[in-house]
Amino acid sequence: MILTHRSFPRAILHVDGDSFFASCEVAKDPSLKGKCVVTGKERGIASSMSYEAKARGVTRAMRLSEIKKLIPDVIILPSDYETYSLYSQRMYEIVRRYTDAVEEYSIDECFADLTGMRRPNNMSYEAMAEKIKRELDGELGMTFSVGLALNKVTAKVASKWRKPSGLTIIPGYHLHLYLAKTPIEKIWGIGPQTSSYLIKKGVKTALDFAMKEKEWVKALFSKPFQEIHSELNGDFVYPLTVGEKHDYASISKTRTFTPPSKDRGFVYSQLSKNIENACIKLRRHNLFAKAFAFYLKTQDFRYSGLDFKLSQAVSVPQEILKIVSERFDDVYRPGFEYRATGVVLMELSHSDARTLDLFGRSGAIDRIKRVYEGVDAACAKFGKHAVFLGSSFRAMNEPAHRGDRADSSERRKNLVKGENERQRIGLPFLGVVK
DNA sequence: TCTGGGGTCCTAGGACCC
DNA sequence: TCTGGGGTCCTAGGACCC
Repeated sequence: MILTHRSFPRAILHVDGDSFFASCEVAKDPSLKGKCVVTGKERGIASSMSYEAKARGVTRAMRLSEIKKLIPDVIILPSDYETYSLYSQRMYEIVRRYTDAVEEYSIDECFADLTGMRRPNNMSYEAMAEKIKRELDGELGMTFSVGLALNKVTAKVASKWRKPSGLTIIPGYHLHLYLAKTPIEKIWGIGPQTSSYLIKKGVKTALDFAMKEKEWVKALFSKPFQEIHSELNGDFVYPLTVGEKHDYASISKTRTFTPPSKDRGFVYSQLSKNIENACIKLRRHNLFAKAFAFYLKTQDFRYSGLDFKLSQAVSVPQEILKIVSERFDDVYRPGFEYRATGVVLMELSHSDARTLDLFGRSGAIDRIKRVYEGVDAACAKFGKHAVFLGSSFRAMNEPAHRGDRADSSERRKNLVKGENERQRIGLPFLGVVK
């Protein structure tokens, strides 16, 4: 049943940057305005594209080689997360002028709870939404799509309603009109599995779903879908996660290599590199992992892997690599073609607290930790991965995965610099390539 | 959807305990 | 050794998101 009472018992705003990465590139370099801009050069596939590029048929994850055929004068840029993240911060700040209750949902999206802010801001919810959009567009030099509705799920419906640069306000008494025109698979949280099941049950639009009785939903679906059902009926179910970006529950690194490989040594070094990279990220966030999993992905997209608990929380790869080296062959099958490896670090904590054991191992761990402070400093200076483990050598030296020549030669230069730095800080066990 | 990378949350079912 | 009932914790895997 659709509620049709007061228009905004709760006023939830959703802000979505249009083609965010590509738009940041254009904002950074206005000469790109009006051109076909695509980001994702380092991955070989499109991660974001300007509306001009979209109009000419570029879609997400499309191969760059294909895009070049389609649009010879396309501008392809590597992702620059530092810049995107600065724009992202500015987006949050602008929204925060109107309320402290801002959820930094992702790099290009946020939610804000405007409820109760009409008096302090001396304007209606509609006026706030308009003003926020105007300030975002004007101050950041790109467009945003903004939605205002009763809760997160319907605010998402609103911001998606018109893109790019839309501003859509859905008061409670009009909600059913919007839901009637929204296919069920477009609803946030309803993925391909659930939507095809729903369609089989005769539920084609968001309104069809909203109109179903609670009991019907409860009998057929798990909690998340019952919650979506409530939100589509106008209830406020999903609270905003306000403030500090939540800590990670896990950190993972995976890399696909083309062509796939049967070479044990190569596959192992790919995994080693992923483990190193995951640990770099771990340290960047001052985190420690107490468990991890590693896996290999075969050419036919099957996964096999193992997971482990560590006796101590770690932030450096040694302990993990020791276990992986001992157990790698329990997973690796000779003759199989592998296309990717991956690692997931779990049970993360900030606590550096470690129990000193009786065998003085903590001393060794502290030494490794100090060495890595030097490694991280060197990498900050000379570029990511300037210094890396010997076991990752082949992954660094045989970049079988996509990546153009310029990147590799740049990396080589860094390696030489890294070598000098290594000698200066005296790293005992790291393999560094010249 | 001919498949890149990084995340989160939920559930069912087994293990184990009283 | 069997039966019954109930609770908790953990894990694997599914589904979804950007």
